[in-house]
Amino acid sequence: MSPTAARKPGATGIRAKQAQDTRAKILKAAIKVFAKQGYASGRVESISKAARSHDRMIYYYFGSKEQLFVEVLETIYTQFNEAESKLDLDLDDPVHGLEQMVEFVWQYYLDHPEFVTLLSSENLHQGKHAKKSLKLKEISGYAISVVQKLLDAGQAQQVFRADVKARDVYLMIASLGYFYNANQYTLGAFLGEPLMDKASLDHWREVIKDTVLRAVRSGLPVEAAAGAVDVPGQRSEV
Amino acid sequence: MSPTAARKPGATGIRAKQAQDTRAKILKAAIKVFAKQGYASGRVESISKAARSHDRMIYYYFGSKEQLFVEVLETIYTQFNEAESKLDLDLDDPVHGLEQMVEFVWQYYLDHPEFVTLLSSENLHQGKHAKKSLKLKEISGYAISVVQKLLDAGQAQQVFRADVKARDVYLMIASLGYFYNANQYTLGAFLGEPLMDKASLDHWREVIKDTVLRAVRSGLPVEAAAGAVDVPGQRSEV
Amino acid sequence: MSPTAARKPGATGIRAKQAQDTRAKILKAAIKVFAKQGYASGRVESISKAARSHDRMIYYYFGSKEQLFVEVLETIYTQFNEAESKLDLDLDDPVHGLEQMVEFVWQYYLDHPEFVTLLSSENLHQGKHAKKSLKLKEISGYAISVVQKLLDAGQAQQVFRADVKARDVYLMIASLGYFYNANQYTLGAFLGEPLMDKASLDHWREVIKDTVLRAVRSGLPVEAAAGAVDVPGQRSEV
Amino acid sequence: MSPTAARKPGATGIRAKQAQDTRAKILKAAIKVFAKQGYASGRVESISKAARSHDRMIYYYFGSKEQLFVEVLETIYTQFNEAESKLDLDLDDPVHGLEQMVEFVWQYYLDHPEFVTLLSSENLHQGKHAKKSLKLKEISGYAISVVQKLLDAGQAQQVFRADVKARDVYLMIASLGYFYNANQYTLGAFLGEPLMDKASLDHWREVIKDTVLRAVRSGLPVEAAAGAVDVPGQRSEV
DNA sequence: AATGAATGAGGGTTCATTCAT
DNA sequence: TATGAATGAACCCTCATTCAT
Repeated sequence: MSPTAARKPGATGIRAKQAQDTRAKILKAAIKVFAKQGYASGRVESISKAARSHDRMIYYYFGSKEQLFVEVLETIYTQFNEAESKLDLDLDDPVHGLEQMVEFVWQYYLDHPEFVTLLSSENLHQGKHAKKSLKLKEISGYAISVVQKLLDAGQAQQVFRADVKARDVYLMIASLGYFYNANQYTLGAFLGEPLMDKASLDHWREVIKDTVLRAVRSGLPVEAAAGAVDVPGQRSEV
Repeated sequence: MSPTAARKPGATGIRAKQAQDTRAKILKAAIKVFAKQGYASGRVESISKAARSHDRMIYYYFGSKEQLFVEVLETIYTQFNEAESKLDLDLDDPVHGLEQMVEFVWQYYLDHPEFVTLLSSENLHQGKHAKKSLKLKEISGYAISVVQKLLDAGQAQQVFRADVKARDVYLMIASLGYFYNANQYTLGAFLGEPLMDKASLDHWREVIKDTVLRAVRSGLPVEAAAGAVDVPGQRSEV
Repeated sequence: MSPTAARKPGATGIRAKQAQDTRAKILKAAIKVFAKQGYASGRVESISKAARSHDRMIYYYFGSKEQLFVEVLETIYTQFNEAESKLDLDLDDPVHGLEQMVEFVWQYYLDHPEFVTLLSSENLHQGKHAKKSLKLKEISGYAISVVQKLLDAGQAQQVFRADVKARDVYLMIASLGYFYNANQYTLGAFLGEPLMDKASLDHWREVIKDTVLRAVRSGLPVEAAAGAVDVPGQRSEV
Repeated sequence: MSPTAARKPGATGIRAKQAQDTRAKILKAAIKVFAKQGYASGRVESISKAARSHDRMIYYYFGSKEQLFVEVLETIYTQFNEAESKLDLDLDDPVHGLEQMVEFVWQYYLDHPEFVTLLSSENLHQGKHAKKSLKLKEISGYAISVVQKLLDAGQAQQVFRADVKARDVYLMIASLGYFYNANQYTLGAFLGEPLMDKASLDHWREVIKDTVLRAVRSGLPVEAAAGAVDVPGQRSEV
């Protein structure tokens, strides 16, 4: 049969196995190429070569460059979600749990730069591919519900504020981590300092943790700043 | 001058005036087109048409699509810097001043979506164009020095922590604002809610302000976090 | 048998029956697709899909797209010949018989637009496929012999001219009917009027009948048909 | 400027002259290639090579293969119309005039086989390109009005029937001539005789003339036409 | 008998860019 | 200063066809 529509190989026989491989290899290569070049500059030929296959097979299995990119997005999102779902956060110690959450997201961005780049590319194109994916719509934000649990636990223990939304906390975590990675090139030039060496990365991770926790913690910071009691002896720094 | 080198028109006569116009029109159109399509997908023809000029003129004035993009980056950065330099922050009331700063950055992103998109595009290409620009390297971060002043003032008044770096505060502000705008498409799909209506925007602006201030303010929350904030090679206090 | 040579299934067993079906379904689908798109634009995939089979089967049974088209031509020609051979023309009344002949051909074109299109397509390719068919060469023009019989009968009755060739009469009938159908699209645009509604079709059928009969009839019938007194001296020509 | 839309070169300077040439050369080559291969099988590369130009220039001047084909159709139709408009028919002798008309059309088909083939190709594609041409819609059938004049003159002289429509007469002439040329390949195989040698062509031209005149003549066409029907190598009787 | 997987040779088209006034 | 014409390298994609069960 000739190829026009995307194809998902059946599940029997040796050939089927090979087909699975080919398809998977192409998808993997596509993630790599699109991550490095973006969608527009990512060449079909680069992908097929990286997959040690042929241009033709991309159309055989995915139908078009666009559809391939859609599947790429679905894949990285699914992988991110799966990684999140495996998180085993410390709900007994919500502060610690939230720190874990921050560290997870931050580390995920570091370990999966393609996740960052692909999302940037997709947003550059106004999300036109994401819109075409039904699967993507189904992938609900598991992460937010996790954050919600942490907040609930923390509020129960009176260590967290009652007036913070899980969505906002999650966005904070994502923003602070994403921006640093996604914009490292212009940022590096702008700041005139390296961003991706270990020390810098560690530092920024701590800043995120600190920032998020301060945003979430209950306590009297605002009042204090507003002219309330500020007992020097109690503070560790200064 | 060789026919491939970029040309900057002289400053005398009517024709020179026309030339200025043409050049400026092309640059303006390029900002628009590159902002919408990204560098790779931004067509030379789209730009020349939007500028009501001809492809040829782009090469006449800018030498190449890449050089044109470099000038685009220089332009938007310069404009941002100029806008920043006009900031008149309330140094007497550092809290208020910092809020002003947050609002300025946030509003700038909103008013200049091309700034956001162009930076994303440039980062997608690993900052290859920015690297070619001497001018861009000269544009030092004025913003950071402004933040530094605010921090100094706040610390003098004991309303701000002593252990925060201006650079970090600036990055926070940028991260929290940039991410929301740059990734609005995938974010909207992921969260399943509108992001760009007035209420949502206002809300997020307040979250940023709150988050930044909590991160900077002196007061109680730090105690709790005391053990946590252990940024390598940075802290000396305690 | 080599895997590239066309296969004609044997005649025993259930599988043979299935094979027959598949082969026939493909052939039928091919007629449809080639008729609509022409040979060049007719896609192998379109055919296999229309036949609810697979590309591969086309090669299994027919060897190549070209061979399939050859069989298509053979089929439609055979069908046309068979239809002709079933004609039971009124030899006692040659005028009526000829009218029947015209009506048959005209109606055949109308009922079998694929016959018209496929011949056009084949001629567009300079008859290259027809040349490859032995069968096609065997299919002699049955039609012409029928026309010959009619002419003989008519000449015996002195209603038909003696100096007309059956071949020419047949070509007339075919020309007048074929052109109208085959070129309906450009003709419709050129004439600026509909061609394929019932009234137009009926009209043209009558024109063909009239034209053919006038071309064939001997002297008197025309006057007779006109019902007028024909006084030689009154006529302007001669 | 980059090419997306079709371009018609300006009219000044030497380059403009060359451009005219290039465009014209491409158009001419396209007529040739499409005539021989049909639209679908006509390769863009074949055309550009035949024109001693480059693929690219086809898109520069015509925008697409389809648009090029549209212009091809417009061109051959316009040329046909111009040729018709130069006809100087003998209105004083309508019989002779009609013979001239027949001969003109017949000869035109013979001299311009591309006219025949291109129309066949276009009809094979259901006139989809013709529909896109505004120009084609304007090209009214000049021919029919000429036939009308002949009929009027003939009717005034009482040599032509009063009940024939110019449109029908024109269609007759076209049908009888077109079919013979357009379907020569399958026809040749079917009839088993050569069609395109001089004798055969002359014969068929006379058949057309005879047929058309008999269809149009009033009164005793057969007797009257007796002298006219002089089909070479065929008649001996009467 | 039937089928999923693989293939390679183009096919039309687009793009940034240079030539020649 | 400005512009129409020309260019060639790719780019995405399609097609008929063969391979290997």
